[in-house]
Amino acid sequence: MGAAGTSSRERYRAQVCDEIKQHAWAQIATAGVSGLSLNAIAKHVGMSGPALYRYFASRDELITALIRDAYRSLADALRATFDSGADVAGLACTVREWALRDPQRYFLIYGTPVPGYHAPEDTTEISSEIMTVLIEAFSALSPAKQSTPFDAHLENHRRWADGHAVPATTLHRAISFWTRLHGVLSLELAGHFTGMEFDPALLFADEVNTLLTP
Amino acid sequence: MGAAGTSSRERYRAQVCDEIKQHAWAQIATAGVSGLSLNAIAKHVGMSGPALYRYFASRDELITALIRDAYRSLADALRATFDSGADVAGLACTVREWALRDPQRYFLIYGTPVPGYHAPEDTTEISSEIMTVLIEAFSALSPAKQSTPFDAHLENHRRWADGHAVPATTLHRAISFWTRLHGVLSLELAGHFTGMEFDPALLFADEVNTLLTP
DNA sequence: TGTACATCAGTGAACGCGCGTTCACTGATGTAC
DNA sequence: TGTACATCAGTGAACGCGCGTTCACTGATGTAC
Repeated sequence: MGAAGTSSRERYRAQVCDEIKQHAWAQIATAGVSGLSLNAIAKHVGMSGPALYRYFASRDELITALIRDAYRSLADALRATFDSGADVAGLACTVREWALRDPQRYFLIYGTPVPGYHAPEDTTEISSEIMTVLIEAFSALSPAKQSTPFDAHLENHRRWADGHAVPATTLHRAISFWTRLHGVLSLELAGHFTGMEFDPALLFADEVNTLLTP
Repeated sequence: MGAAGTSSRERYRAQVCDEIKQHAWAQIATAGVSGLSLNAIAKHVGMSGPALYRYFASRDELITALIRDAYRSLADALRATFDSGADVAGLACTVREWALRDPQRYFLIYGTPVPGYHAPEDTTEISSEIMTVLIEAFSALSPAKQSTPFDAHLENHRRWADGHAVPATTLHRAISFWTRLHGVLSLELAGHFTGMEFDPALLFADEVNTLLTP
């Protein structure tokens, strides 16, 4: 069989791998990360528990793969939205839709950190990909009128954004974009607005607007 | 012994109860909620596993008590700060210090929700106590200059704030105060700013400032 | 003050459970000549 | 095309573990007369 390219064994392997992940997500959506059980997944996939070890060396490695996939998914969604000509508001919309589609996936990345667990390096790389899209989107806007103390501070601590030839105020807006959207989304998804009968989507939209015209 | 007032048995009971909770918090700080084990706590407290059932009917009831205590602690801290004459910025400072003192306690309340678990009613009451302090603090400020679409929407959906004779813009600011602080704090505590070398405290302060002079 | 009784904190053994993971093994699929 | 061998997916039994929770019981503490 063809030495170069994907052999049928490789294709099969990738397919089963995906199937495992898919059921893992379903389980996370039902019971959270702590309720994720390899044996239970195996049963749903239709094979015995130990068989999973052909695909993931351990439970932790499965979770790591899920985290990586989640980051990848969000980064790709944002990049695609931006490349199709959307502005900052469009990106915000994408983030919101992505989060609402699968809240537990959102929380797996941005929710409570598991003490002791450290994400692998490549996830921080994907994370900075996300930041890059935001910075590019904000650099298309007219620059902020006035500077804040944090802008001044950021001017001296922007090595992490060396690749971006933008003013500190732009970095600031990208960061605030991120923290504010996260603030509304995570409280909404966690149900902290229940009892207040306003529409979280409108609050979200309003937060985005304040970032567009500061 | 004195029929009215706390008997020595009651005092002892309350003391052991506190000791259990204290070790529970230590365990949560180390391994998160999912790592909380009744047997392990019992061992640390110095008694056998089943003895805990004299104090908490189940693991879930222990966690519920911890959640309630956490809410209570934050609400009391905010109330005390406000009553001692502090303004909105002072309240923000209190929130930040409270969160940094024990990140896992913060996340127990505002972090990833456990699917299926529903907090008891009294925690939502305490939650609205917190909201009340924020609304009172913002009502002391000069009213916002311009109104947003969300303000208009809030005007028609403010039954939850019926007890407060304040304009919708004030409610809006209290809500935004909450979501923005949470956005910065939770991302900071979860370590999502590692790699960017800026000081999260300054970003936090800046977010607070934008709320004071909109 | 002393005795009889009720209350209740804590123990130790035991329950069933599901977990992650290992191991030796079977059987099918692909590879090399 | 056919045969011999290597690769690898998946099985079933077994491991030790710690979990939450129950139960019958002991012994100390408080209460009532």
